[in-house]
Amino acid sequence: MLTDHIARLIEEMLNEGNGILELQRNEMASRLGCVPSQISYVISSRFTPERGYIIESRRGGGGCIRIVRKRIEQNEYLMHFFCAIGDQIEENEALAYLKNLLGNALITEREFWIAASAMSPAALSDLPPNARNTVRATIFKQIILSFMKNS
Amino acid sequence: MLTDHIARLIEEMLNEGNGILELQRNEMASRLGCVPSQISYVISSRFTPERGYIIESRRGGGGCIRIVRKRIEQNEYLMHFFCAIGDQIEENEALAYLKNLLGNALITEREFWIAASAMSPAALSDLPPNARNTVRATIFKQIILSFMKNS
DNA sequence: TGTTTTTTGACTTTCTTTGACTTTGACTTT
DNA sequence: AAAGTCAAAGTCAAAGAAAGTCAAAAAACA
Repeated sequence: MLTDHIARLIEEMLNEGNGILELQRNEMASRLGCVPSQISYVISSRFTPERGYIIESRRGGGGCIRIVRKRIEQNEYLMHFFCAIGDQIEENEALAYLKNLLGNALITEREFWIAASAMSPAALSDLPPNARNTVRATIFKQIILSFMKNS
Repeated sequence: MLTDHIARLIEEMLNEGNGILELQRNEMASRLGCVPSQISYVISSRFTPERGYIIESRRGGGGCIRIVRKRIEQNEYLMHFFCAIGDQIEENEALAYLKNLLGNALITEREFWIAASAMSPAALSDLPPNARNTVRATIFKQIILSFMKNS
């Protein structure tokens, strides 16, 4: 059945995108050789909020449909980061991680800056330089945990 | 999409100019290879008063469009908090401040938790107890600054 | 067979792009 | 000063590009 095929495809794409996916309805429909409203049907029948998906969309030129799979998948991704942080972390590395999260839409720009400022040299200036990377790592882990709890 | 690109560009220019920007519509349009009214469209659809922008313009020779991002009120409020934080702060007090900001819708719930986690005992556990309140105060001030910059 | 799910397509709504035309202001000329 | 010129920005409507809706027909299922 077409519906199942499309649903599977979307699932795969979600996997590749760490639980986040933006697609163009018309483009996808013509790629699969079906009518655009079929895509709408699949999304509205399978990717519902009750099943843990969030749907957003924009009409008009350049419009698209955005599907976000909540919780499990996202937290796995965050856990990956959590584990990647050792006992210490440099500011640059922390920023790179945050940018990754921002790029994957797991955090907002404001959240990015809040986290970045909490780990900035200015925020840790009271500490002796050799302690900063350690404290930064601890703070970062806590922040990531808060992302997970509130995802 | 052109619209988004232009909007992003304007945002950046606003950031560089501390929330104030003067641009020339025709000049910008020809630089981006679009019709001038596209610029008007972006401004009227994205940089509205509801979203906190003030638009002024002047026609005729040497005319221009002036965009001001107003964050004055909120920033004054935040500045009040900033000044209220001394050299040290207890976790409870910090949480109370944050709850106030949350209650006044200056921050989201997620943002509340991010900030709270960055200043939590767990985040500062590497530090000797007598240093925690000092570092917490410094971190908090940086976080409040980030609220101001991104309000 | 009756009910639920899928498939399709016509029509609607929203957002973007473009261009023709209007208004305004500064500067120049009479 | 008054009138004219030109260089901006403003306005508006048409065309285009998506996604949304809904109901009828078809298929699958129980």
